[in-house]
Amino acid sequence: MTVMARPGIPTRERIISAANALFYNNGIRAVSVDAVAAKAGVTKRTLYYHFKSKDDLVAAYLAGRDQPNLALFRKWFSEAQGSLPAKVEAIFRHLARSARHPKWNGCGFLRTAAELANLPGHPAIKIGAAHKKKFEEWLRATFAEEGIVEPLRLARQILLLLDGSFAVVLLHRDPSYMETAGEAAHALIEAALPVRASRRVRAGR
Amino acid sequence: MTVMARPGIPTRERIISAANALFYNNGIRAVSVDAVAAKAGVTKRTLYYHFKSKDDLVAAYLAGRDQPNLALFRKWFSEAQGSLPAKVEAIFRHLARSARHPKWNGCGFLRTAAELANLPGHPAIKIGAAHKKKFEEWLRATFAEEGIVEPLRLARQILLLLDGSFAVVLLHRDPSYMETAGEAAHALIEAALPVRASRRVRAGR
DNA sequence: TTGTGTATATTCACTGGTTAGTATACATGA
DNA sequence: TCATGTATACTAACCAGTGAATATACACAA
Repeated sequence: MTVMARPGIPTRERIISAANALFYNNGIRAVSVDAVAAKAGVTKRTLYYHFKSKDDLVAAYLAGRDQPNLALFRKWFSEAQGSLPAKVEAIFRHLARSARHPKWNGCGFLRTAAELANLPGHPAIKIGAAHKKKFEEWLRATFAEEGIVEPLRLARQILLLLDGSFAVVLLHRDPSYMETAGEAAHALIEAALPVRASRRVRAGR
Repeated sequence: MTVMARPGIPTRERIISAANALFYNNGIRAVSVDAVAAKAGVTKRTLYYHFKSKDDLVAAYLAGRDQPNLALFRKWFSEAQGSLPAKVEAIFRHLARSARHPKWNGCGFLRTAAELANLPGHPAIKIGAAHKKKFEEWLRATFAEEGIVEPLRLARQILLLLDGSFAVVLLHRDPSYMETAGEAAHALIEAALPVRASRRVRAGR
């Protein structure tokens, strides 16, 4: 595709990186195309050569977050010790940790959907929906492998807790809600496991 | 206070009503002060007589949604038949019903928090946080009356499912997620009830 | 009853700044 | 020469907030 791409980092990548920093921190409509171009070190006209509109740029910003985000969840899950409920709960604990970083500002996909709620067909919203569906499907497949009877239903319940914790923590700025969500997820998964084996964590208090 | 207030509906009320319609449908930054004034049938200068800034108007918009919203949740709960889990689940079913109306656009409090996430101290966000805390406290008191051991933790888990369903349904435009969240809430509450009495709904598939 | 002062409420017209997007031209390598 | 990429300079609209004047209703004095 790109015939040229001589200088160190391609212009398009630099623009997306700048868009990511600005849109995630400040929101979509609060950030001008001029600001993104300035941060990327290009003129606005160059930006419009690579992206046909601001909406297009917003979609590219979210598309760039899709795979890294999913990979992080999978990593947190696979590196955790213990039972299936404990491994899912570990995702929530890692999320609480990152939410304590001062630059944390919620879930970019959900915030964009909230800000553009009056434009249901917006390409950025479609990308966000696809992202969440991928996460849901990964959970469902994981649960199905463990012999859980209604894996899709359970996957959706975990997703609801996850996105709920994004929303609540964004509002209250209290990441402990994510740990509470993780405990709820633990309880729901344990109750759905086929054979109630030995380990019984069920974090009380 | 108001010495005058001659004409039918006070100007301030009309402005808040116009702001409610526009901000809820389109978001905060997508709606200009001029648009709110025009919809209210006053000039922008009159609007700025009643509200010192747009931020002030946004706060008033959310403050106007606080009590009606809470009253609706309490009504759905108290009018529902059956056990405690069933009555909470009824809230989620009613929510799914309203989410199927074409004008539904998520939770105004959460959407505002998402859009203004770069301004953590914003008055509108404080009002949203207080609103959610009131709901949480109402749930906690309700659970405490039923003898549930950790009523605050359970209340927060239900709140996480509720706000999660707002976020997920806004993204996917599929209100059935709210019913799934209601089933999860049902399961969590039933598991926390002190004496496992007779009625055992536990909506399986 | 009538006049007048005063706080409340509203309007018109404006400002300074920002915004998404573009017309045009220039550069550079194959 | 020709496609790709970048820059300067511009437009037309929009936006939050304001200055100055005016209208209305009521309290109180004459």
